[in-house]
Amino acid sequence: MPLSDKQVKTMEQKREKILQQAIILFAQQGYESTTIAKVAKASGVSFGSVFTYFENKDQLFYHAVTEPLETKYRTTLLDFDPEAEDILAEIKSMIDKHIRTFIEMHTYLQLVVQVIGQHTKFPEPFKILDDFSLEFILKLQQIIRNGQKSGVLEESDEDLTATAYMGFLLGIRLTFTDYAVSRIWEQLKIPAFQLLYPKR
Amino acid sequence: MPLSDKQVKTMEQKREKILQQAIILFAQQGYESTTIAKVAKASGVSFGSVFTYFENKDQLFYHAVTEPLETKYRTTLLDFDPEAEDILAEIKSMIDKHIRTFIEMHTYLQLVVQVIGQHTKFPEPFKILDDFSLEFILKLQQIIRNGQKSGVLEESDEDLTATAYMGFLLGIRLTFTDYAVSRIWEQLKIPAFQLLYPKR
Amino acid sequence: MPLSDKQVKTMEQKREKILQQAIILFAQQGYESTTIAKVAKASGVSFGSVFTYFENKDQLFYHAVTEPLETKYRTTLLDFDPEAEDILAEIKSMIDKHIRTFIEMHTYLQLVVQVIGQHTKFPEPFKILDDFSLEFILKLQQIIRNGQKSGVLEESDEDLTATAYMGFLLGIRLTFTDYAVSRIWEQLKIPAFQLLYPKR
Amino acid sequence: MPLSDKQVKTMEQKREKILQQAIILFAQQGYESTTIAKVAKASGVSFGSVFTYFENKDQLFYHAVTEPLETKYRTTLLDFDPEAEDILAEIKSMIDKHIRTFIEMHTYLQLVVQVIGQHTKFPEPFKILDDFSLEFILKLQQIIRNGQKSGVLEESDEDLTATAYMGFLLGIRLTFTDYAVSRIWEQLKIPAFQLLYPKR
DNA sequence: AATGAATGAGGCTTCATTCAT
DNA sequence: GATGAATGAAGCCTCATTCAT
Repeated sequence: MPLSDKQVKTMEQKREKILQQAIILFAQQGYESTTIAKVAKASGVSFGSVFTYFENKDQLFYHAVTEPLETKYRTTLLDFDPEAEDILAEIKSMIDKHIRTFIEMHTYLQLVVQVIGQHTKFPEPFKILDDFSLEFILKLQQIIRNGQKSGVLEESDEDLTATAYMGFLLGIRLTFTDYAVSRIWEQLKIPAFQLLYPKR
Repeated sequence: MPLSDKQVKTMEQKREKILQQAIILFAQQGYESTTIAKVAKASGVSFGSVFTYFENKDQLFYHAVTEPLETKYRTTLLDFDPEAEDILAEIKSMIDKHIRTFIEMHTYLQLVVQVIGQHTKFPEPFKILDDFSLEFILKLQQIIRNGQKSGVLEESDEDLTATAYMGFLLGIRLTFTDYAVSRIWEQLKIPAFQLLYPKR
Repeated sequence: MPLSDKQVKTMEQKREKILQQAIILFAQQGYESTTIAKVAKASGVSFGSVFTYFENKDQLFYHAVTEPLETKYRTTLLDFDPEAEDILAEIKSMIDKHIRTFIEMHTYLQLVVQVIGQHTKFPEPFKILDDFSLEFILKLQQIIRNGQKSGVLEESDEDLTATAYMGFLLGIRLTFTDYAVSRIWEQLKIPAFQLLYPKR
Repeated sequence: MPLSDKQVKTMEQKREKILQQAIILFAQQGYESTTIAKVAKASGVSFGSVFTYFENKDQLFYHAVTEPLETKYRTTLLDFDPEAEDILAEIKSMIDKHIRTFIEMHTYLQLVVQVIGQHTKFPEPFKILDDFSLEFILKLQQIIRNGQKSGVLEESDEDLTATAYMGFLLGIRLTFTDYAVSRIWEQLKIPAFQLLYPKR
């Protein structure tokens, strides 16, 4: 007797709730300090139920790191067209989206930074992040190259520039507090654009 | 019976060795995964000796975070003169020093990022870092302002620019691998300079 | 609504399947290492179904230990006639049957040995086994006594001899591997017979 | 500063105490039902101390199975000389020793039987036992062969006879209770001897 | 000061049992 | 009757800290 649709839905919601709380806790308290008991309490499920949805703590962490990227951020961050007609408008729209997204990603980025910083401890999730960053940089290089070709951007080493741009996004989000960033996020577009060497 | 000079020196070296290894381990494996036993083994001292030199694990972490800043990085990072005669040369020299230092700080920065990301878990060391970053930014703002006054830099919000510059330094070091960075660090001066809006 | 014959039969088969797999798992992995989930999987029934047929794990174990004895081995092992006319032929036939049965009982005997060895942990199944062994020994004593009376066996303490014989059957099955035993089981009749002090 | 002799001695005694209690508990309650907490309590040490002396539960079990064999039983059980002058006396003395030892081994044998019965669960300790049993049987074969040569024993397949003899020792100890065995152990020499086909 | 054994609290994980569907 | 999600008790193990030597 298979589970009813209603049951399946409830379970999906439960899994989602657990994952959301796990992301927050892992981000704020780190891998070890986040106990399964805390996750269970925060999600309003019993201790044992966490293991119904995730094989073990390692897997929970893995999904906490990879699922937001796959289901949300990957699409948004790669949502720009290096071949756009109006390349300047595309670049500005891209920057706007990137800044906005990185600001929204705050909690998630703390997770990302842990994985990157201690990548020997977290090889599997690190691989996912590393692969994505490569993909991201490659697409950035394309739009930069096209910006240069069409005379919108000055000449520069596109690899260096793309990496600098990505580093800036990451660094800025780690430097600013939530409060500070909310006041000035609109302005952050300016140095981000500047990093791409806009023609004047 | 007072300790002889030789004894004092040996003890100081022992303490230093423990601290060095603790920094590496805390940076690479995180606070919880770094056990006292691991630190002792890596430093070549006995388990109990760690407690002779550091009250407890918390204190060891605190010193691992604060001492390198106080004894090494603070001086180097603040070693520029906003009132220099040749302000352009001073800025370029500053950037050179900053890039070089941030690259060397790799391991230490992983520690810093942990503290910042999980600052509720580490309030005391966080305060030290936070205070320094404020001081750093304020001094950056001064040199930027003077650069603008003397016509070397274009006009920009100096608070925003200083923070962007610092975020860039941090982000770049988290983005690049050791290998990648060693090949191109010279070039990183270019986008760093660009972030300050140099006049052309 | 009473169950149809077909339904009853299906259920009986299901119960039997569960019990068979439980016997194997309990025998090979022990009581604690045998989980209900493993039994369910091995029997091809759902997890919950195990509890439909057996009240709890304890009961499942109890039935795994007692049912094979009651339904199979008791009859076979006691199937000899101390009052037989040709007592020598009866003894030889008995030994043949015993050896053959003990060899076939391999898996089940591992269960038996667990219960005997840890009888404080398993008092109820132990009682069943203990009662049977008493009954077995008593009947062995009878045939031994009659063998002695009719001059087929030499004089010996029949209690001691019966117990030695039973111990031999058990010990031999624990000592030999399946492979070894299959090659030589025919020969095992010789020392078994010897233990009864045959007249030459 | 190394540990003093006194400390070392205390530690050795502690280890021994833990091992003794572990043997008893493993034998009577089985591997899984024997918890580290029970062992600690029975040995009068703290929970954590068990791990000071044994890496983990598996290792504790391994040593519980192998050490008594190596330090006590191996020597005693192999202490007979197949080349003895008076081979009959040697055989009788051997049987006496074996019966006596197997009776004393009661608790330990329950451990042995667990390992043999569930050898897939305990491959390492099983190997040790298996190797010993091979060695034991080989030496038994020698003395049997010499007994036959010198006309003390009737002809028989020495491999079969040796194995039957060993199986008997094991089985008898599993069949009899402590009480029963204490009353009759002297008599058990008789069927054991009989198993070797003594000449009359 | 140096050493490392002793302690037990706390975390992950397993699993029998319950129960809603 | 059949199914499998939910629950939490219990076990193994780690590790910071203490303390005797």
